[in-house]
Amino acid sequence: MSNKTAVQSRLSDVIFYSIDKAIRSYRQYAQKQIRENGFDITIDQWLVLQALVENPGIKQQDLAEMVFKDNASVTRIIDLLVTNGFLERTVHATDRRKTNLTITNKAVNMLESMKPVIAANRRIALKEVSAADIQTVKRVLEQIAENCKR
Amino acid sequence: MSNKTAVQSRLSDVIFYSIDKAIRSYRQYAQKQIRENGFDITIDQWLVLQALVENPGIKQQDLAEMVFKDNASVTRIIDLLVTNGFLERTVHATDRRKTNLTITNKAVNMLESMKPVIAANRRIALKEVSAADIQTVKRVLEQIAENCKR
DNA sequence: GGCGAATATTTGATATATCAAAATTTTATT
DNA sequence: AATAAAATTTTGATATATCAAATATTCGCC
Repeated sequence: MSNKTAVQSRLSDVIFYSIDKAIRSYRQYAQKQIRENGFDITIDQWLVLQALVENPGIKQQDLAEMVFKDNASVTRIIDLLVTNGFLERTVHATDRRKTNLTITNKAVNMLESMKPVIAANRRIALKEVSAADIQTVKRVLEQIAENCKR
Repeated sequence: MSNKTAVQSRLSDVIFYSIDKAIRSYRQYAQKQIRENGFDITIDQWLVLQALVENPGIKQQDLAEMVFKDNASVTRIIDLLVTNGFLERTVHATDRRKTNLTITNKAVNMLESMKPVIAANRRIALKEVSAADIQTVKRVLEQIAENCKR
Protein backbone atom coordinates (compact mmCIF):
# COMPACT_ATOMS: atom_id res chain seq x y z
CA MET A 1 0.00 0.00 0.00
CA SER A 2 2.24 2.77 -1.24
CA ASN A 3 0.06 5.57 -2.47
CA LYS A 4 1.83 8.88 -2.62
CA THR A 5 -1.30 10.97 -3.08
CA ALA A 6 -3.09 9.34 -0.19
CA VAL A 7 -0.59 10.53 2.38
CA GLN A 8 -2.44 12.44 5.04
CA SER A 9 -0.57 15.49 6.24
CA ARG A 10 -1.69 16.81 9.57
CA LEU A 11 -1.60 20.52 10.23
CA SER A 12 1.12 20.15 12.81
CA ASP A 13 3.45 18.57 10.23
CA VAL A 14 3.28 21.52 7.90
CA ILE A 15 6.14 24.02 7.98
CA PHE A 16 3.75 26.96 7.62
CA TYR A 17 2.09 25.84 10.79
CA SER A 18 5.45 26.05 12.57
CA ILE A 19 6.11 29.47 11.13
CA ASP A 20 2.74 30.74 12.29
CA LYS A 21 3.21 29.26 15.73
CA ALA A 22 6.69 30.72 16.16
CA ILE A 23 5.83 34.27 15.15
CA ARG A 24 2.65 34.32 17.22
CA SER A 25 4.45 32.97 20.26
CA TYR A 26 7.21 35.52 19.89
CA ARG A 27 4.81 38.41 19.37
CA GLN A 28 2.78 37.47 22.41
CA TYR A 29 5.86 37.13 24.55
CA ALA A 30 7.48 40.32 23.28
CA GLN A 31 4.30 42.36 23.63
CA LYS A 32 3.85 41.17 27.18
CA GLN A 33 7.40 42.09 28.12
CA ILE A 34 6.99 45.52 26.57
CA ARG A 35 3.85 46.21 28.57
CA GLU A 36 5.28 44.83 31.76
CA ASN A 37 8.23 47.16 31.42
CA GLY A 38 5.87 50.09 31.30
CA PHE A 39 5.90 50.90 27.59
CA ASP A 40 2.47 51.71 26.21
CA ILE A 41 2.94 50.73 22.60
CA THR A 42 2.08 47.79 20.35
CA ILE A 43 4.62 45.71 18.47
CA ASP A 44 3.29 46.97 15.17
CA GLN A 45 3.51 50.60 16.26
CA TRP A 46 7.07 49.98 17.44
CA LEU A 47 7.89 48.35 14.10
CA VAL A 48 6.62 51.35 12.14
CA LEU A 49 8.51 53.78 14.35
CA GLN A 50 11.70 51.77 14.06
CA ALA A 51 11.40 51.57 10.28
CA LEU A 52 10.97 55.34 10.19
CA VAL A 53 14.06 55.84 12.32
CA GLU A 54 16.08 53.67 9.98
CA ASN A 55 14.63 55.31 6.86
CA PRO A 56 13.88 58.96 7.47
CA GLY A 57 11.90 60.67 4.73
CA ILE A 58 10.49 57.40 3.40
CA LYS A 59 7.02 57.61 1.90
CA GLN A 60 4.16 55.65 3.38
CA GLN A 61 3.94 53.23 0.49
CA ASP A 62 7.56 52.15 0.87
CA LEU A 63 7.15 52.07 4.62
CA ALA A 64 4.22 49.71 4.20
CA GLU A 65 6.24 47.41 2.00
CA MET A 66 9.08 47.46 4.48
CA VAL A 67 6.94 46.26 7.36
CA PHE A 68 4.80 43.90 5.21
CA LYS A 69 1.60 45.80 5.78
CA ASP A 70 -0.74 47.38 3.30
CA ASN A 71 -1.20 51.12 2.94
CA ALA A 72 -4.47 51.13 4.83
CA SER A 73 -2.97 49.48 7.89
CA VAL A 74 -0.03 51.86 7.88
CA THR A 75 -2.33 54.86 7.64
CA ARG A 76 -4.19 53.71 10.71
CA ILE A 77 -1.10 52.82 12.70
CA ILE A 78 0.30 56.25 11.91
CA ASP A 79 -2.98 57.80 13.02
CA LEU A 80 -2.51 56.22 16.41
CA LEU A 81 1.16 57.14 16.62
CA VAL A 82 0.20 60.75 15.93
CA THR A 83 -2.62 60.63 18.46
CA ASN A 84 -0.23 59.28 21.06
CA GLY A 85 2.39 61.93 20.39
CA PHE A 86 5.04 59.70 18.81
CA LEU A 87 4.82 61.11 15.31
CA GLU A 88 4.05 64.38 13.59
CA ARG A 89 2.42 64.38 10.21
CA THR A 90 2.77 67.37 7.87
CA VAL A 91 2.15 67.71 4.18
CA HIS A 92 5.11 67.29 1.86
CA ALA A 93 6.50 70.56 0.56
CA THR A 94 6.72 69.72 -3.12
CA ASP A 95 4.24 66.86 -3.46
CA ARG A 96 1.05 67.48 -1.60
CA ARG A 97 -0.07 63.87 -1.98
CA LYS A 98 2.66 62.76 0.39
CA THR A 99 3.10 63.32 4.09
CA ASN A 100 6.22 64.09 6.07
CA LEU A 101 6.50 61.84 9.08
CA THR A 102 8.65 63.19 11.87
CA ILE A 103 9.50 61.26 14.99
CA THR A 104 9.01 63.22 18.19
CA ASN A 105 11.55 63.42 20.98
CA LYS A 106 9.14 61.47 23.11
CA ALA A 107 9.34 58.63 20.60
CA VAL A 108 13.12 58.81 20.28
CA ASN A 109 13.49 58.59 24.03
CA MET A 110 11.07 55.74 24.30
CA LEU A 111 12.75 53.75 21.55
CA GLU A 112 16.05 54.27 23.29
CA SER A 113 14.84 53.04 26.64
CA MET A 114 13.09 50.11 25.01
CA LYS A 115 16.32 48.79 23.52
CA PRO A 116 17.29 46.56 26.44
CA VAL A 117 13.82 45.03 26.50
CA ILE A 118 13.85 44.32 22.78
CA ALA A 119 17.32 42.84 23.04
CA ALA A 120 16.31 40.62 25.93
CA ASN A 121 13.23 39.43 24.07
CA ARG A 122 15.30 38.36 21.11
CA ARG A 123 17.96 36.75 23.26
CA ILE A 124 15.47 34.72 25.24
CA ALA A 125 13.51 33.67 22.17
CA LEU A 126 16.70 32.45 20.52
CA LYS A 127 18.07 30.55 23.47
CA GLU A 128 19.71 27.28 22.37
CA VAL A 129 19.61 28.30 18.73
CA SER A 130 22.96 28.35 16.96
CA ALA A 131 24.14 31.12 14.67
CA ALA A 132 24.34 28.63 11.83
CA ASP A 133 20.75 27.58 12.32
CA ILE A 134 19.64 31.19 12.36
CA GLN A 135 21.33 31.73 9.02
CA THR A 136 19.65 28.65 7.58
CA VAL A 137 16.24 29.73 8.80
CA LYS A 138 16.65 33.22 7.40
CA ARG A 139 17.78 31.89 4.04
CA VAL A 140 14.87 29.45 3.76
CA LEU A 141 12.28 32.00 4.86
CA GLU A 142 13.59 34.52 2.36
CA GLN A 143 13.26 31.86 -0.31
CA ILE A 144 9.67 31.17 0.71
CA ALA A 145 8.80 34.86 0.62
CA GLU A 146 10.41 35.10 -2.80
CA ASN A 147 8.46 32.10 -4.07
CA CYS A 148 5.20 33.68 -2.96
CA LYS A 149 5.78 36.95 -4.76
CA ARG A 150 3.73 35.67 -7.66
CA MET B 1 36.91 49.69 17.58
CA SER B 2 35.23 46.53 18.77
CA ASN B 3 32.20 47.37 20.83
CA LYS B 4 29.72 44.53 21.07
CA THR B 5 26.92 46.56 22.55
CA ALA B 6 27.18 49.32 19.97
CA VAL B 7 26.33 47.03 17.06
CA GLN B 8 23.35 48.44 15.26
CA SER B 9 20.96 45.75 14.10
CA ARG B 10 18.67 46.77 11.30
CA LEU B 11 15.18 45.36 11.18
CA SER B 12 15.92 43.41 8.03
CA ASP B 13 18.73 41.54 9.79
CA VAL B 14 16.51 40.19 12.51
CA ILE B 15 15.25 36.64 12.18
CA PHE B 16 11.80 37.61 13.48
CA TYR B 17 11.53 40.02 10.61
CA SER B 18 12.15 37.14 8.19
CA ILE B 19 9.60 34.98 9.95
CA ASP B 20 7.00 37.71 9.75
CA LYS B 21 7.74 38.37 6.12
CA ALA B 22 7.57 34.70 5.15
CA ILE B 23 4.28 33.93 6.83
CA ARG B 24 2.64 37.10 5.54
CA SER B 25 3.85 36.45 2.02
CA TYR B 26 2.59 32.89 2.15
CA ARG B 27 -0.76 33.85 3.59
CA GLN B 28 -1.30 36.52 0.96
CA TYR B 29 -0.36 34.16 -1.83
CA ALA B 30 -2.41 31.26 -0.50
CA GLN B 31 -5.48 33.39 0.14
CA LYS B 32 -5.32 34.80 -3.36
CA GLN B 33 -5.10 31.34 -4.92
CA ILE B 34 -8.02 30.13 -2.82
CA ARG B 35 -10.22 33.02 -3.96
CA GLU B 36 -9.15 32.73 -7.57
CA ASN B 37 -10.12 29.08 -7.54
CA GLY B 38 -13.62 30.06 -6.49
CA PHE B 39 -13.54 29.17 -2.80
CA ASP B 40 -15.19 31.75 -0.59
CA ILE B 41 -13.35 31.19 2.66
CA THR B 42 -10.49 32.78 4.57
CA ILE B 43 -7.28 31.02 5.53
CA ASP B 44 -8.19 31.25 9.19
CA GLN B 45 -11.64 29.79 8.62
CA TRP B 46 -10.06 26.97 6.61
CA LEU B 47 -7.57 26.38 9.41
CA VAL B 48 -10.31 26.06 12.01
CA LEU B 49 -12.34 23.73 9.82
CA GLN B 50 -9.29 21.58 9.11
CA ALA B 51 -8.40 21.37 12.79
CA LEU B 52 -11.96 20.26 13.52
CA VAL B 53 -11.76 17.57 10.86
CA GLU B 54 -8.56 16.26 12.37
CA ASN B 55 -9.88 16.46 15.93
CA PRO B 56 -13.60 15.78 16.03
CA GLY B 57 -15.25 16.50 19.35
CA ILE B 58 -12.51 18.86 20.46
CA LYS B 59 -13.62 21.69 22.71
CA GLN B 60 -13.18 25.29 21.63
CA GLN B 61 -10.42 26.02 24.10
CA ASP B 62 -8.24 23.22 22.78
CA LEU B 63 -9.14 24.18 19.26
CA ALA B 64 -7.95 27.71 19.95
CA GLU B 65 -4.65 26.45 21.30
CA MET B 66 -4.22 24.21 18.30
CA VAL B 67 -4.54 27.06 15.82
CA PHE B 68 -2.69 29.60 18.02
CA LYS B 69 -5.68 31.85 18.44
CA ASP B 70 -7.41 32.99 21.57
CA ASN B 71 -10.88 31.89 22.57
CA ALA B 72 -12.48 35.13 21.47
CA SER B 73 -11.10 34.87 17.95
CA VAL B 74 -12.21 31.28 17.65
CA THR B 75 -15.71 32.13 18.83
CA ARG B 76 -16.01 34.73 16.11
CA ILE B 77 -14.53 32.58 13.38
CA ILE B 78 -16.96 29.83 14.34
CA ASP B 79 -19.80 32.37 14.21
CA LEU B 80 -18.93 33.06 10.60
CA LEU B 81 -18.50 29.40 9.73
CA VAL B 82 -21.97 28.74 11.14
CA THR B 83 -23.42 31.72 9.30
CA ASN B 84 -21.91 30.48 6.07
CA GLY B 85 -23.22 26.96 6.54
CA PHE B 86 -19.90 25.20 7.14
CA LEU B 87 -20.51 24.33 10.78
CA GLU B 88 -23.37 23.47 13.08
CA ARG B 89 -23.21 24.45 16.71
CA THR B 90 -25.26 22.60 19.33
CA VAL B 91 -24.97 22.48 23.09
CA HIS B 92 -23.03 19.60 24.59
CA ALA B 93 -25.22 16.85 26.00
CA THR B 94 -23.61 16.43 29.42
CA ASP B 95 -21.82 19.78 29.87
CA ARG B 96 -23.96 22.68 28.84
CA ARG B 97 -21.00 25.07 28.95
CA LYS B 98 -19.51 23.39 25.90
CA THR B 99 -20.67 23.33 22.31
CA ASN B 100 -20.66 20.51 19.82
CA LEU B 101 -19.21 21.59 16.53
CA THR B 102 -20.29 19.52 13.55
CA ILE B 103 -18.90 19.98 10.07
CA THR B 104 -21.56 20.11 7.38
CA ASN B 105 -21.42 18.14 4.15
CA LYS B 106 -20.99 21.41 2.35
CA ALA B 107 -17.79 21.99 4.32
CA VAL B 108 -16.52 18.44 3.83
CA ASN B 109 -17.01 18.72 0.09
CA MET B 110 -15.35 22.10 -0.05
CA LEU B 111 -12.33 20.94 1.95
CA GLU B 112 -11.99 17.98 -0.38
CA SER B 113 -12.06 20.08 -3.54
CA MET B 114 -9.67 22.58 -1.98
CA LYS B 115 -6.99 19.93 -1.46
CA PRO B 116 -5.26 20.37 -4.82
CA VAL B 117 -5.12 24.13 -4.33
CA ILE B 118 -3.65 23.83 -0.85
CA ALA B 119 -1.11 21.27 -2.06
CA ALA B 120 -0.10 23.50 -4.95
CA ASN B 121 0.28 26.50 -2.65
CA ARG B 122 2.65 24.59 -0.40
CA ARG B 123 4.59 23.12 -3.28
CA ILE B 124 5.12 26.49 -4.95
CA ALA B 125 6.04 28.23 -1.71
CA LEU B 126 8.65 25.56 -0.98
CA LYS B 127 10.23 25.47 -4.42
CA GLU B 128 14.02 25.11 -4.18
CA VAL B 129 13.85 24.30 -0.48
CA SER B 130 15.39 20.98 0.51
CA ALA B 131 13.79 18.48 2.87
CA ALA B 132 16.73 18.86 5.21
CA ASP B 133 16.31 22.62 5.35
CA ILE B 134 12.61 22.21 6.09
CA GLN B 135 13.47 19.97 9.01
CA THR B 136 15.97 22.48 10.33
CA VAL B 137 13.51 25.34 10.05
CA LYS B 138 10.79 23.39 11.81
CA ARG B 139 13.14 22.40 14.61
CA VAL B 140 14.37 25.95 15.16
CA LEU B 141 10.89 27.47 15.03
CA GLU B 142 9.60 24.92 17.52
CA GLN B 143 12.48 25.89 19.79
CA ILE B 144 11.60 29.56 19.49
CA ALA B 145 7.96 28.89 20.28
CA GLU B 146 9.07 26.83 23.26
CA ASN B 147 11.38 29.60 24.48
CA CYS B 148 8.53 32.11 24.36
CA LYS B 149 6.17 30.03 26.44
CA ARG B 150 7.23 31.99 29.46
C1' DG C 1 -28.06 20.44 49.44
C1' DG C 2 -25.86 24.97 49.13
C1' DC C 3 -21.93 27.97 48.12
C1' DG C 4 -17.64 29.42 46.42
C1' DA C 5 -14.15 28.19 43.09
C1' DA C 6 -13.14 26.60 38.70
C1' DT C 7 -14.32 25.91 33.78
C1' DA C 8 -16.17 27.14 29.06
C1' DT C 9 -17.76 30.39 26.16
C1' DT C 10 -19.26 34.95 24.82
C1' DT C 11 -19.15 39.98 24.61
C1' DG C 12 -17.10 44.69 24.54
C1' DA C 13 -13.51 47.71 23.28
C1' DT C 14 -9.66 48.69 20.61
C1' DA C 15 -5.89 47.46 17.16
C1' DT C 16 -4.56 45.44 12.92
C1' DA C 17 -5.44 43.02 8.00
C1' DT C 18 -7.42 43.15 3.62
C1' DC C 19 -9.75 44.64 -0.44
C1' DA C 20 -12.05 47.90 -3.03
C1' DA C 21 -13.39 52.38 -3.79
C1' DA C 22 -12.88 57.32 -3.01
C1' DA C 23 -10.31 61.66 -2.69
C1' DT C 24 -6.56 64.48 -3.84
C1' DT C 25 -2.65 65.78 -6.30
C1' DT C 26 0.81 65.25 -9.90
C1' DT C 27 2.39 63.84 -14.48
C1' DA C 28 1.96 62.99 -19.34
C1' DT C 29 -0.12 63.91 -23.66
C1' DT C 30 -1.90 66.51 -26.91
C1' DA D 1 -3.79 74.98 -20.92
C1' DA D 2 -7.18 71.10 -20.71
C1' DT D 3 -7.73 66.45 -19.84
C1' DA D 4 -6.81 61.72 -19.03
C1' DA D 5 -3.79 58.68 -16.65
C1' DA D 6 -0.95 57.71 -12.79
C1' DA D 7 0.47 58.17 -8.03
C1' DT D 8 -0.36 58.75 -2.98
C1' DT D 9 -3.08 58.47 0.79
C1' DT D 10 -7.49 57.85 3.06
C1' DT D 11 -11.97 55.73 3.99
C1' DG D 12 -15.49 51.99 4.31
C1' DA D 13 -16.65 47.38 5.20
C1' DT D 14 -15.57 43.13 7.08
C1' DA D 15 -12.36 39.70 9.38
C1' DT D 16 -9.11 38.68 12.88
C1' DA D 17 -6.15 39.66 17.47
C1' DT D 18 -6.02 40.76 22.16
C1' DC D 19 -7.32 41.66 26.82
C1' DA D 20 -10.56 42.11 30.26
C1' DA D 21 -14.97 41.53 31.91
C1' DA D 22 -19.39 39.19 31.78
C1' DT D 23 -22.31 34.85 31.56
C1' DA D 24 -23.42 30.44 32.28
C1' DT D 25 -22.53 26.05 34.00
C1' DT D 26 -20.22 22.51 36.64
C1' DC D 27 -17.31 20.85 40.39
C1' DG D 28 -15.39 20.52 45.08
C1' DC D 29 -16.20 20.81 49.69
C1' DC D 30 -18.44 21.52 53.91
